[in-house]
Amino acid sequence: MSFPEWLSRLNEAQRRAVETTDGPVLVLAGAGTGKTRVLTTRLAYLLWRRLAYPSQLLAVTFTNKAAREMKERVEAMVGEAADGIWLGTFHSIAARILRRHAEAVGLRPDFTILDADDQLRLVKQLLLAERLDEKRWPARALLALIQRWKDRGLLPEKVPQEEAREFAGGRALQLYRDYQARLQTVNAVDFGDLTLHNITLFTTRPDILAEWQRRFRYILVDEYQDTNVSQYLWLRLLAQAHRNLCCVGDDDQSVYSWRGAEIENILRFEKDFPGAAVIRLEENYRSTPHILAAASGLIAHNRGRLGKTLFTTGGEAGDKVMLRGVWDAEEEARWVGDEIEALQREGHALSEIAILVRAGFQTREFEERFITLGLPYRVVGGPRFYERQEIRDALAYLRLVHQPADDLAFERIVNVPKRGIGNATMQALHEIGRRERVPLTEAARRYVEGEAKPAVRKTLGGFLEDLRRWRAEAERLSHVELAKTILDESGYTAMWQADKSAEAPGRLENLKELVAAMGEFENLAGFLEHVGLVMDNATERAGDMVNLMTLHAAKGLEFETVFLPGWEEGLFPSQRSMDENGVKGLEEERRLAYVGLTRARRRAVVSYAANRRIHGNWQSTIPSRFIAELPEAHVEIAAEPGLSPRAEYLRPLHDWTIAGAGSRAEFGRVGATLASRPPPTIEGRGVPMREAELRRVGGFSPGDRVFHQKFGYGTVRGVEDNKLDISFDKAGEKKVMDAFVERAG
DNA sequence: AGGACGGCGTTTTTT
DNA sequence: ACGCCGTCCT
Repeated sequence: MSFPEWLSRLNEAQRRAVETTDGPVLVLAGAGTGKTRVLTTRLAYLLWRRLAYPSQLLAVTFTNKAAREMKERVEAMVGEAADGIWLGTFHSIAARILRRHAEAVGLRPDFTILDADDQLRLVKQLLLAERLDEKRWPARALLALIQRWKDRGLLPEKVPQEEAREFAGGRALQLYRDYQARLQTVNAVDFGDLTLHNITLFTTRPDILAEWQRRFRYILVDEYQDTNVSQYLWLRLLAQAHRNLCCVGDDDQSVYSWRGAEIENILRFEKDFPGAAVIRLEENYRSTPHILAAASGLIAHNRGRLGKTLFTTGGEAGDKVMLRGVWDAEEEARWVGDEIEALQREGHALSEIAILVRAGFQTREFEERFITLGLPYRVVGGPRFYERQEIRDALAYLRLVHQPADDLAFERIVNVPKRGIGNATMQALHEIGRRERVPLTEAARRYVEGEAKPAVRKTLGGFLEDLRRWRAEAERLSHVELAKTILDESGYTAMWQADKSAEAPGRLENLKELVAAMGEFENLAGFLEHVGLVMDNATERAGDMVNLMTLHAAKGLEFETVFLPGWEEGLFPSQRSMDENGVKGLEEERRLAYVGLTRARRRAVVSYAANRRIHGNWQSTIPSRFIAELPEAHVEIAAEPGLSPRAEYLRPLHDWTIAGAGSRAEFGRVGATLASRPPPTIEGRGVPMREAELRRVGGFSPGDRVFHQKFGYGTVRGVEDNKLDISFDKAGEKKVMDAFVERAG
């Protein structure tokens, strides 16, 4: 094959990252420097140079989305060869390996992968069995503890003494043991187990380890800064023999420590893998110089970085980072909404605009405002498909048919729809199950044939008979047909059909979608593996809409314009993060701010409110220290057209800029609690809906003269339901809800 | 088996 | 302030 054109598209550093094939390589890829291009080109290059067969390449990512994107891009370069590459998430690759050697760690190959919900229910059962007070010792806390141990690669026997005594008067470790034992009996693993069992497998069976080490000649890792200790150990085992490990990441974008990510992994890389080549990707292709400089200036306040100097050769400097102080969250949303409408009028696509918030609750204010304005928006990272009740129920049916020992699935649906199986019956089943060491399905069979009362005997017996029949039918029906049969014969579909609530039709739709999705898989086992690991937000609704999401959800994305609201001490940086993790917490918050700024291609707008309601109380707030840390030369304060600057908002910022320099290390709580009522309004605001509604007499029609508290007098141009197009005398064209205007004299 | 009431927590979230 | 979850009562 001749010299491929995809190689010539790389800059010098990228090319080194691709061509340094042998030995450990750390690619420090700053934001927007072409990280994915390097990863995918490197895979293509290894194949082109015939250094490995596709099946000898392992490429791991963190999310399914990243894996999918990488696959597509490699395919574009090398075609079908991409199919043979072991490319997937840590979890899916680990699951794939584990299924081949399940027996070696005491599992059967058809083990179930539990999701968060199942895990929690399992832990609750343990606590119940131990008669521990759920209030004092919340299941969530124990589960978090266990997960953190697993993140660190710690099996029960490796848990340090002092930590073993943490929970419920020193029973943490025993509960962890119980939890693992319980998983074993139901032939299930949780997400953490996937890597952990792999590690056990590799360390107890050198022959198996050697086999996999031989197979994977080259290993590539994406987002290395997000790996946990367990994943690090797993990689190290696999890479030990040939040491062809290439990790790509950015220590400045490590924002997941709270779920076990270990920034030390990337900081320590050169020590872990002596002789490693470290290649820095520093040319940024995304943002304008001002945005880049502002972000770089901010992140420079962090200690313990590997250090990169991002630069861009792009032409014009572009706009400075815009900074805006407002009175409260409502005004913030109103102002952002106006700015977006202005951009829209200039012809900018809404889908190129994002609002990135620190915490999910902050989206509410924006949503309300956008609804009022009739501005289309989407909230990215809402509830996921698989998390829906009806989907989880349907899956539980399928799981139980596939795997009779799946007690968690049994419990979930034995009484859905209602079969008169209450607490008493379940306790009896658990009792039998424990005593005779059999799964609940089998316990139920014995119960029905023994002591069960006639009513339960009938319904529970009927359910068992159904299960038996479905298992038999699984042999001859396709898995899609089987699913239809089960949903139908179990009465599950009928249950939702009979439900007259507003959500019921949507749930039935989702069930249909689930059955349709199954068609893309070869068999039931394949499908269940998919839902166990790849259950992501598949349906990203298309359309020109403003994007609303958390900073975490925005990692890896980019937009022309990015709004960053809520830059206030306590909210961002988050007080909790600082309280719990001190300087480390603050630095992670700062990285989050860095991630936020670097999402923007052309425009970044930071805003902060002088007052915010926190847990129901109004607090006066101080602008985020991150604002003071933005280099002045690259920031400009936004003025509101037609209104005088508001000194009262700017003063706190000014004070902070002066006073803040010397007091950065202070993490004290800020903001005095005011009386619990809204702060006084600075100017007219929308009349609360209920009042306005009371005063309303009939609808409006085009030509009507109206008055709006904020926009003043105007004329109705168009009417659409309760939304009015109004041409305001001073404020121009706006879409507003009729409840916010009144008839003018 | 379902509704009312009280108490607690309230950052980020993938697999 | 509010919502969710768990318990208790009917």
